[in-house]
Amino acid sequence: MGRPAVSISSVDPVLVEADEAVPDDYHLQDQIGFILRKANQRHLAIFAARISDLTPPQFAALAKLHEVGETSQNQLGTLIAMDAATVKGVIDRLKARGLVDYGKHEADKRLLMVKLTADGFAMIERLIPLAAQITLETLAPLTAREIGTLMRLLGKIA
Amino acid sequence: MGRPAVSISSVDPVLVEADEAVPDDYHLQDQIGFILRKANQRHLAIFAARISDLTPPQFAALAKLHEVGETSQNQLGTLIAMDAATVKGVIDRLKARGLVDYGKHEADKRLLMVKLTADGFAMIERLIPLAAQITLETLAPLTAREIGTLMRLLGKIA
DNA sequence: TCAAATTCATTCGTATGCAAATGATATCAA
DNA sequence: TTGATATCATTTGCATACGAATGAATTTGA
Repeated sequence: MGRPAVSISSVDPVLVEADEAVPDDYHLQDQIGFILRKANQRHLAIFAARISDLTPPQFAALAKLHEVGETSQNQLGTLIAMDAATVKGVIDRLKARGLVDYGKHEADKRLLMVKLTADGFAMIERLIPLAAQITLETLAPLTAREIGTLMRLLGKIA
Repeated sequence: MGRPAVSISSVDPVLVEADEAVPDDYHLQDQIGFILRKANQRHLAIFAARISDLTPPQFAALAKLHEVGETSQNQLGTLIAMDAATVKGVIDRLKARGLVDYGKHEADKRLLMVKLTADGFAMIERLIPLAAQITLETLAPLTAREIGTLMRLLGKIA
């Protein structure tokens, strides 16, 4: 809609100049934000197909607790890039399912210390191999060399 | 937690072997899903800093309507990679703000045809240059060559 | 032609995701 | 020591996201 589909060469250069505020070359499909969102969507679909037990954020929380042991809810949020309000919801749902447990820190009563339960530990140990497969499947369209490149470049803008 | 932080060389090889179900080398930070999520987070933060008027999904809807003109709500969802339930919410909020308008298709009464209002048209024409800047800022850590590579590889897994 | 299958939109329920405000606790600094 | 500042967790409000179920309208195929 924005404008008729004409080639630059067929248009008066002065008019092209005057219209530059809305470039012809802005297409949603070519924007990094849109492509990131689509790549993420595909990854989430692969995740859901292989792990129906947990959502990706829930998996991330359990995996990180498995990695670092008991931590404060806030610190956990920092480690998995989740803000305080979001991590609270995730942890509460995991607690409701008996996968994590938490309690106040004795010395610093501001801290809510979170840890895996035995069930949570068993669950994450079972799921980590599946998660590794999810990573592989997500990257399956790429060669080993391309995977390295993509991870390196994505890391730069993350 | 999962296991003590010891170097492989200090561990009985047989024990290492027996423990392979939960590889030492699974780290959330290195998974494509986690990196994609973080890259997306950074992009969204840049977007919010430059465009406070609209959310990214709202912008996407207006930008696509600007590109293709009047379309059905469902078709719009396909074009911007949004499912029917989600796009409905986005369009309803845009309609409430007078940026889009919609009505039943005369021939095919299943279709809800959506289009920009004059206000919506003016708004998106004003914002598209800002969106182009957002794209640039998101990609600022990369060279021109790296940008091309990243877009190509991301496109493969999107 | 007409019953079955499809398509489109809507609604419901659940789960992020984040800004902003609030209260409790801890730390810092004069 | 104590008032200002900072940190942590919680709550609220709004906006995606998406699976699943539902109803209306259209298309298809025997």
